[in-house]
Amino acid sequence: MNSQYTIAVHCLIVLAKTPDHVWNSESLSQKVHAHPARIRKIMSSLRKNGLVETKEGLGGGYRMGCDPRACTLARIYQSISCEPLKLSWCATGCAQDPEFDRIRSVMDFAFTGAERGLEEYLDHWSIDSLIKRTEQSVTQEPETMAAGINEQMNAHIKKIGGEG
Amino acid sequence: MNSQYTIAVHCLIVLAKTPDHVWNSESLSQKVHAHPARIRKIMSSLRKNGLVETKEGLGGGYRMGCDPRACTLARIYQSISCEPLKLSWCATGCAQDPEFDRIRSVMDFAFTGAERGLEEYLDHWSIDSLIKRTEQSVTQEPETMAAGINEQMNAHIKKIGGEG
DNA sequence: TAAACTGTATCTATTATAATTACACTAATC
DNA sequence: GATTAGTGTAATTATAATAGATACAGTTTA
Repeated sequence: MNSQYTIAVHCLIVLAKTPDHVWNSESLSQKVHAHPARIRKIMSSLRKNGLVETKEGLGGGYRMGCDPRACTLARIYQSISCEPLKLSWCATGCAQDPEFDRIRSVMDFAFTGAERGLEEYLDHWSIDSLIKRTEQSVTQEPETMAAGINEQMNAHIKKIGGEG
Repeated sequence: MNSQYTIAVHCLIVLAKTPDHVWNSESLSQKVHAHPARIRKIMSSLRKNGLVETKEGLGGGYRMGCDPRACTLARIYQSISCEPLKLSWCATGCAQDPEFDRIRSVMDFAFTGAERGLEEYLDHWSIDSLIKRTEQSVTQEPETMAAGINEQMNAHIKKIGGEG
């Protein structure tokens, strides 16, 4: 998962924690340890998906654009469109290989399902739940959530017909 | 997902389809469209996890090392250790920022769960099930395509007045 | 002993990523 | 309306990750 994503989540946590404050890219960049222009670019993506509000001009900057409980990691994922599970096919000049294409399409199918499952998982985390967890700052057992996820995955596999 | 992974899966499909044949890195590289040295490196990882058998020396090469039904995408994933969901934290010099570290550890926690879910999902796919699926698409697609071509041909024959 | 392999390290080329710079545009304030 | 402080975005440069290429030691067969 690329750093755009972690930067986006980090910024949203900062914004959600200070609902009344407007942050500019300079101050956010110091919080998040990234370049202001990069912050602006990432925030721009989030704005297009309604996750943050931006204001140009003097005194402008960024503010939370939605309820932190509704701001799920899935929505952020979709805003950034990082596609970590997209398969890489570096092969050059395989246009004349139908067998290659067939394998490729079947694998792409399998990993489309994987990505869908990932998004369902990420839908269970929100900026709000992340903040609450940082405040607890105690590592709990991930088993309950993991178990729920596995059930989802299984349902998903049935749905798309994996190894059916 | 990096191309090491797709190359590994592709090679395993080739090996599983020809259980009695020993492939060397040169012949595999032509099938898979990658450099022989790269094939050897990837196969070496798979060997360490028991997915392929390798034999050095004259007449040596690679052969399937396990039942294709037991060769799941999860095992291949673990062999390659590509870690597509590993969070990237490009921030430099954040050693003195405890708040940053807390956010980081909570997010790492969330994505550890995501990766576990992914592996559970991939455990439902095997080299065997992938091969079966490619064979399905073989028997399906050519029929529909042939039908389409025949229609085109017939239309074309009418147009030029063949068989008149 | 020679030939045909794997295993692995190293170097180079290419690509992806991140930082930097620059500037047009916007909005508030004097 | 001029100035100031901000976003939006493109272009350029620097750096890191990835893939290809080469080389050679070690292994097995004949």
